Amino acid sequence: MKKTEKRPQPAPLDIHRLLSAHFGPLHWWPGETPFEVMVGAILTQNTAWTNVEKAIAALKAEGLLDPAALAAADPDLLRRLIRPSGYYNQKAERLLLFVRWLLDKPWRGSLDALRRADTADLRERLLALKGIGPETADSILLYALDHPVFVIDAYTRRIFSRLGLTAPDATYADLQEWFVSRLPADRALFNEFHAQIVYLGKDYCRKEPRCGECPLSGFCADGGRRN
DNA sequence: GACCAGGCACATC
DNA sequence: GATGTGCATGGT
Repeated sequence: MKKTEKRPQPAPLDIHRLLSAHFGPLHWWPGETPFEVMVGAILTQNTAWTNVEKAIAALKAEGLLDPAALAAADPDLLRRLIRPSGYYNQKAERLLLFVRWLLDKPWRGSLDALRRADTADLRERLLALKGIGPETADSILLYALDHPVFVIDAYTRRIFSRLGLTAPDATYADLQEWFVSRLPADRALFNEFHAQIVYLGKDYCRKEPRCGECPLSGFCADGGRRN
């Protein structure tokens, strides 16, 4: 398609509404407890969720989906249990560092304290942990602790870049600012919108996309060209 | 067998 | 600040 040709430029909120109509309520993230969500956020780094599920199930079977139990776990056992999620040496270390931080001052494992904490301050503290980058920190903040942050991931980058709305090489902070400045600061909206982006990414907008059935194909620079 | 998947840390320029 | 590389499994 030629660059001079005009295409509708939807606002993020329009896209969110369109995806709401397409997917209905999603009730994300897949995890039974906030702690399971946090563990999943670390294990899913650059890894297919199906592999993470195997690791989570193994941890659950050993009774390790609990902060104190995980902190006390034998690192070798931990590495074995999370092996299916890949990068298991790194991720075992990251989980242990994270859970020690969780149990240490000032939270002492209290989810209430973490929920009440100042969002920006808590985010900084998470980012200071080895193995917790911006996406993992924001996923924990939003999906485990109900803080109003907008999560950016590979799907977000790919989808909005293909739509022609953001630059393919935009930084995490650039993309987050792009969304936050165009949306009301609503925790439930951020939660649902990111969930929709992941569903859209999984169903239609992988590296080899299936644009034909994508609900956004009408807006997309790549729309209808691939199947 | 190659490519891909809901990152991150670290080295180097 | 940008760019390149290692980390590892399981599905397609």
